[in-house]
Amino acid sequence: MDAKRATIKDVAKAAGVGVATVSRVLSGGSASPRTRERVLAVAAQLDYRPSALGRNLRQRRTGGIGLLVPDLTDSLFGRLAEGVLACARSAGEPVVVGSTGDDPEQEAELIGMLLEQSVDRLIAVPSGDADAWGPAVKAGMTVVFADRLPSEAPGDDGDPGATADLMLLDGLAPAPVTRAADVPAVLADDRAGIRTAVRYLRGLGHRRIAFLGGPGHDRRVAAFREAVGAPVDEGLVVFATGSRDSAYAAASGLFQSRPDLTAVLAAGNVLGEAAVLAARELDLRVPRDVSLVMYDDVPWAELCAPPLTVIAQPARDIGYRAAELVLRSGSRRPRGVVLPTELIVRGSCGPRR
Amino acid sequence: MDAKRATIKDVAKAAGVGVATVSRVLSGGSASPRTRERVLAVAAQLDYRPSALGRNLRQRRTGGIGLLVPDLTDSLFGRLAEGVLACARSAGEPVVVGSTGDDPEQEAELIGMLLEQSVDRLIAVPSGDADAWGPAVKAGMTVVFADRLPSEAPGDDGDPGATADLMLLDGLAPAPVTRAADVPAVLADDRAGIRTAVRYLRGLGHRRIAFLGGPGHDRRVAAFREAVGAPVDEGLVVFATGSRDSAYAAASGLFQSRPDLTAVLAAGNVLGEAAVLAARELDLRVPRDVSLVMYDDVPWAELCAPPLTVIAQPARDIGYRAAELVLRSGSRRPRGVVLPTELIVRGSCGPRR
DNA sequence: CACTTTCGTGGATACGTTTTCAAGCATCTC
DNA sequence: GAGATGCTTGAAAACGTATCCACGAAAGTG
Repeated sequence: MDAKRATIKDVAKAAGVGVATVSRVLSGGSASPRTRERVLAVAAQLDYRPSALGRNLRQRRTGGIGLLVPDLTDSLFGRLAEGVLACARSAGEPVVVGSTGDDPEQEAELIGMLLEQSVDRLIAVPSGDADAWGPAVKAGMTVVFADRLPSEAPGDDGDPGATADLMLLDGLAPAPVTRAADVPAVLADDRAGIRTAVRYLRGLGHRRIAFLGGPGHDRRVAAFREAVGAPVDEGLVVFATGSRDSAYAAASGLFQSRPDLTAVLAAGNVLGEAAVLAARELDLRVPRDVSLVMYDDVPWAELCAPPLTVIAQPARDIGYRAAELVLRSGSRRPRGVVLPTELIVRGSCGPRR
Repeated sequence: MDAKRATIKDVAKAAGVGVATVSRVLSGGSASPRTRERVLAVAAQLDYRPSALGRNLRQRRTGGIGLLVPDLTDSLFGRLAEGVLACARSAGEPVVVGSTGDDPEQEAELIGMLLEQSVDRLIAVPSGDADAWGPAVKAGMTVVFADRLPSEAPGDDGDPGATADLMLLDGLAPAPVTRAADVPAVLADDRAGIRTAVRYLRGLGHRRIAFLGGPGHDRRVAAFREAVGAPVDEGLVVFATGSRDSAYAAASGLFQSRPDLTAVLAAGNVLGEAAVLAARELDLRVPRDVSLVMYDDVPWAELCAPPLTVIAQPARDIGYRAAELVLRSGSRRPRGVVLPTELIVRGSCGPRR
């Protein structure tokens, strides 16, 4: 069998031209119509496909783009990844995907792997500190964060509010990106979403609203604190570590330690799922005993009993836009993009009992 | 800034040895303890990372593994992908992921892209014909199918029952894999799962059981036909095309055209979701008016009203095993692996009304 | 001590491509 | 018609690595 593929040399020889000419023809360079036609014909006949290996080595970079998400099992990241893949496919670029498990250590390991592969474009839902991304940006990678920003590095004491703030479009950044704080990001408008949800619950009469968060929900909890106002009841703010078990434990613990709460804002879909499960287990009725708003709309929210009131975020668009940003990074370098959220009222919220 | 990374030459020069020695030390070849130590020290100090580009070009293959799934938004494929990524990460291998959208054309395009990248190991949930995979196996790729087998090619008229049959472990295959029908696969035991579900519904008194399928559910519908016995009511077997809209339309159409059915077997989680939605829209009560079994267990099945009775399949394990197969493909070449399914009885099935 | 074997080592080559460079040739300008 | 200009073209270099091969030294054997 023809075990090995045809190389550019084979094409050149068969067409009676030099390899340079073949390369030019296939890369859209200039060539006389006559030779161009012949080269194209020979290439088609030999079923020649240029090897990405040779090309990448020559231009010292892998064309592809890297994608690091915490967990593909989470519908949010599945949709985000689908958006990235859609954009990358239309550009013909391969995507190398890694799943970090929300573990900074694994994240660092995967960054190293991508570096080794010379992947020079990276879309990441960060888990680790801001300085975990130092190696990546220092190596010249074009990095775009999606859905989250990395938490402030322990030692790094720059503008403390910078990463918590919403980022706004602005066309021109003066210096090349060298610090993690400078990398562009595509985010949902968490602050507006959370504020809307809190106001909605307030309007229903709720005063003791709990926040159920997970890893990477820093901006959301900050928005929550801002929305509820100055004296935040810290017992109503709990965090899980990312696994479904941990989410369930956190939700269950919250309901048991604070039977006085009347509403819960779950900061992600697995937390919302856990909250429903825990409430059911403790014989709390939704929405009679406790109201529930979930951040992130998922298909099953409508199937749930009762249907869940949610803050929808355009997860797929986030991925798509991030991919666009990372691909057309040559021209301008926008600081970031913020996509709108939407409160979808279903049946999981009621007036304070 | 140090824009470019250190190469093997830099290490060799700094350590006062030849590049061959550095390569050997880092690849685990033989070297004197003295030089080994020095090379290692210098490499660490220079933060040297061997470039996958150079290595891959030299040995004419990309280390990584390719993964082709229809849709990462579908929880099943998200879990499968997570399994693949887990196994690949432990082996230090990058994974290039593509989403085919269940479209043979896009699938072929993505196969071409992987070929161009010289990815020589591929895990695929196939959408297209068996002969769509000819180019891949002919190019020497190690291919493993997961969750499904490709449908029989129109022209290819080999043993017709071969792909529909369950595949059994067998240690040694005589010839190298050259035909798509010969590539190993990791599957759930669809036949047993479907049979169990049908028997369960039969035991509840149901006689008119409908099958709601989607793309790639050939083996499941075959198992369904086998389980219900000879005279299959074809009006009770409907197919959707993969999108959520199409699934909903199929489910709704089924309920409306055949009000006499008493039970539905949905062949995938998005079909199950659509069935619940359509039933609710038509004021059919589950399980009073219609019983429902869904193939594939998902976290929200428990949250649904009523909780869904499902056939669970180990999606994550399927991915993990497939990755194992594709990585340790050097030694034996098993024809395939079949993983068990489990009927989980919740609340969506009742006696025939 | 002469010989063979083993081991550690470094130079050179090849992998497939893109890109630079200079040369060849035809056309245009004065 | 001589020089300048433009276009097309192929040889060669480079990218970073793994591996073949030869060479020298050390160790083992008679």
